[in-house]
Amino acid sequence: MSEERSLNFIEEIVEEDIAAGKHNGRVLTRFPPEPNGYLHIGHAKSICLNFGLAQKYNGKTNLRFDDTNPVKEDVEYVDSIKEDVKWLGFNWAEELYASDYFDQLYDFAVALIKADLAYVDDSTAEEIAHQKGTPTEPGVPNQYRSRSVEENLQLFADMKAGKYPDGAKVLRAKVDLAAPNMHLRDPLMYRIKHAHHHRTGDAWCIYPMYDFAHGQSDAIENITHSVCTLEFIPHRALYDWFIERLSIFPSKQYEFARLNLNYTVMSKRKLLQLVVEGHVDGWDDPRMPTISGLRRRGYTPASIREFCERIGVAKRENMIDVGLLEFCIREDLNKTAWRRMAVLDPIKCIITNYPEGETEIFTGENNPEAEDGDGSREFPFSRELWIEREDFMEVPPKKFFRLGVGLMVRLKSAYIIKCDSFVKDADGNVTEIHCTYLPESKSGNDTSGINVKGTIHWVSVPHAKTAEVRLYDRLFQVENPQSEEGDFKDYINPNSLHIIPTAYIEPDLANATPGTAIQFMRKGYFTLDKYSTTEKLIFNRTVTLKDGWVKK
RNA sequence: UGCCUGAUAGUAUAAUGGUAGUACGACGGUUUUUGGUACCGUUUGUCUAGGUUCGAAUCCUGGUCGGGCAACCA
Repeated sequence: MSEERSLNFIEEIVEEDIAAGKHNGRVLTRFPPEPNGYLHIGHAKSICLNFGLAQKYNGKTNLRFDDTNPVKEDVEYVDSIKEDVKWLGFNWAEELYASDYFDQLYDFAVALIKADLAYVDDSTAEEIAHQKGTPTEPGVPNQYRSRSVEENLQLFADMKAGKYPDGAKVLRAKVDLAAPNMHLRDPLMYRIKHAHHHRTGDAWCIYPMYDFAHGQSDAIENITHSVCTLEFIPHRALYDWFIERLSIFPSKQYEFARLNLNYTVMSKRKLLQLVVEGHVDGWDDPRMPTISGLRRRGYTPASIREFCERIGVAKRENMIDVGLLEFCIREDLNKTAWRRMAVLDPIKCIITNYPEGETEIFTGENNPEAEDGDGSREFPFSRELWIEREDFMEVPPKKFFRLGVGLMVRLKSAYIIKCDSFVKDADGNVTEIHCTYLPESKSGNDTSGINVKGTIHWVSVPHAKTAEVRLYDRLFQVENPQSEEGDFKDYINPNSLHIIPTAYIEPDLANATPGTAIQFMRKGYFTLDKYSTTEKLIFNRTVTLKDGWVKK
């Protein structure tokens, strides 16, 4: 293997650290989601990066829930996150929670108070915001900033003891109210929230802020490389400040650009809105960019990992074309998915010279990409067939390699047929196509000497089974919904879901199993939906096949 | 009018002072019982103005443009 993929900038940092003997070459990363929503493809990028780094450098990765804000978090989310990370194919070294460290974090805060580096502030949120100044004007200290250590110690203990209502007081770090970096203007460390926490219950009524929990959690776990997204760059100075003042393990933070995918939204807040307001079926709606949505849509873990590998890791803002994701799933499924025939928009095709009541059994390989075809299955042929409506044209254009009066095509794995005529109803819709078949053109021992350009799929009318088929399209009509005028929901694609109540499928498809990808020949890759039953089969279209045929 | 960031084909991503390359896309071709796949080919790029240097995408200076920062969110 001459795999000479160049390193991304974080891998370079890690290699430099290892070469320099930092942490004795030990690499420990972490994936730190807040359990306030479902994971999406953007998280997949972070997961692949963090776990990938550890795998590559013989390290480990912790799964740590950043659960410091009880009012937004829930075990439902914890469970889904664990499921999604596992499904993607990664194993964490330890399952940890920021809430595991509440006692220690409290002690850290007390230590800072004793060092006169933190104080209790009675101001309201508005007052504090005002006193922080603006990016161009420095902040100003208030009377609480000069409270004595003893008073702060007592007040903080009282906060913890529940003596004050929500919002009455906060604990702030005494950093620099004039710092150009707004995050250093005496940031909040603790706030009072008399709220039930999904893990610690009612043990606490004060909760640490992100800035006083994340870096400390990293340090407690001895994380060597704390990788996060660009918007945390301004927090890094604070991250280092706390670690230095506390003299704890010197974890280092590195930032990369988050993934942006076009024609969708990626913020948990917006995704939550889509779910709550019923624009989609739930977090796992196949149109959602969530891991669970992609899974239900038919995406494989390998395809998502490959996608994350291909998009790369850098610091510049990016907007990835969803076409790349589609390429990755097609590439994966092409090698593995079994081929079957299904007619989604049926029109009846009658083989007028084929005996009525007769049936022949034909065989088709499961996958032409596999050496031995990956085995085969049988399907019946008869006088009346369902074919795709779009495979016939009353007035075919020049290079239309399908049916039209006088044109010939091969029926996949069966005979060559020639179109002789068609029938229309009163409204002018074509209802039937009449063809004749060439008996000597039988698939496998064709002696007709005729070569046809087109091959179409078909299903025998009397033998066909039925299924509901759900065709999905992009959820939004514009590339970047959140950058458009007005509400992002104004740009939802009204045709993102097209349901075909009754599609005709070849008999073998009744044996399809959940979680298995199938290629409906010439139509795309499909998978059984989670609500599919043996009585009512439901197929989701994962992705179409690439279509090289453009009309005109 | 502050601070922090970033800028390479349409989209991403390499080149770490020495031939601007790769992938996806697009376009064209060969093969094909999927207008799929596979294979081959073509196309398009260093934000800008200076400077340093034998040599600059890379280093320096100024400008332009994008993103972030003033939540008791993470």
